[in-house]
Amino acid sequence: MGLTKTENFTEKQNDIAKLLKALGHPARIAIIEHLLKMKTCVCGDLVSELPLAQATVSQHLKELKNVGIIKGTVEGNAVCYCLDENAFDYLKGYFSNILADVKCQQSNCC
Amino acid sequence: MGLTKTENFTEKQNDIAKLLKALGHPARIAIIEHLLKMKTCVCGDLVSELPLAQATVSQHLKELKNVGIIKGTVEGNAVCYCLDENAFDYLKGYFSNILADVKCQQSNCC
DNA sequence: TCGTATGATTGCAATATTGCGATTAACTTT
DNA sequence: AAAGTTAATCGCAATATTGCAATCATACGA
Repeated sequence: MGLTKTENFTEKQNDIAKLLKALGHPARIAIIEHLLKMKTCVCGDLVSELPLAQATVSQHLKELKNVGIIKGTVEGNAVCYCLDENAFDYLKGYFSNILADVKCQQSNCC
Repeated sequence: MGLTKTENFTEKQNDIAKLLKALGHPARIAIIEHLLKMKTCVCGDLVSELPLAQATVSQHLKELKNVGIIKGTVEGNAVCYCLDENAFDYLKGYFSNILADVKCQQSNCC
C-alpha cells in the first residue's frame, strides 16, 4: 500500500531508519560531501554545485535539516549550512556496534 | 518526476546512497537487528519475528541481499541469512571519515 | 508419488518520493 | 520605495516504494 507500518517497530528502529533514509539519495550525499569539502559552512553556493534546480536542492536541504543531519542559520538574505556532528557521531557508533557484533559471530555462521 | 537523476552523480555517491537507502526502512533495520541478536545465522524464523506478511519480509530480504548487506544460503528447503561484514565495515569507515572531517571544521563554523 | 512446508514471485492498490516551474517571502541595495 | 537577490513553498506530473493475497517453485517426509 505504500504505507510504512512504523507503529509496529520500536522508536529506535524508526529513528535510525529515518536518518538513513534521509541519507539514501545521491543528491543528499553530494550535499553532505560538498559541505565537508568546504572548510567552513556554506552559504548559498550549493545550487550552482549540484545538477538540480533551486527548488529541488531546497527540498533536499529541508529533509536533511528535518532529521538533524545539517544545521542552517540565516545570514542576511542568504542561509548558511553546515553538518551536525551529533548525527554522524550517532551513525558511526551505530555501525561500530553492529560491526563488532558481526565480527564475533562470523565463526559459527554460514 | 519521481525519477532520481543518478546519472549526474558520481558512482561512489550512488553506491553509498543505495546502501543507505536499503537501510532506511524500519522493517529492514529490524531484520538486521534480529540477525545480530541471534548468535548464528537465521533460517526462516524471520517472518514470525516481524509484524509483516511473508511476502513482505521476503521482499525486504531481497533488497538487503541486492545491495550486499546480508547473505543468504539455501539450506535444504529453508534459507539461511546472515549479515555481510564487509558492508558494515564500509559504512563504519564512511561515517568515521566524515566525523573526523566535521570535527576539524567545527571551530570556524556557524 | 503425494501431500506438506518453505520461501520466492506476481500483480495489484495505496501511498511516498523526486524534480521542477512558478510563485512567494524576506532581506539588501540603490 | 523600487529593483534585485536569495531561498522557501506550492502544485503538479512522473515514478518508486510498501504491503499483501495469491500463486508458483522447490525440497522434504511419509
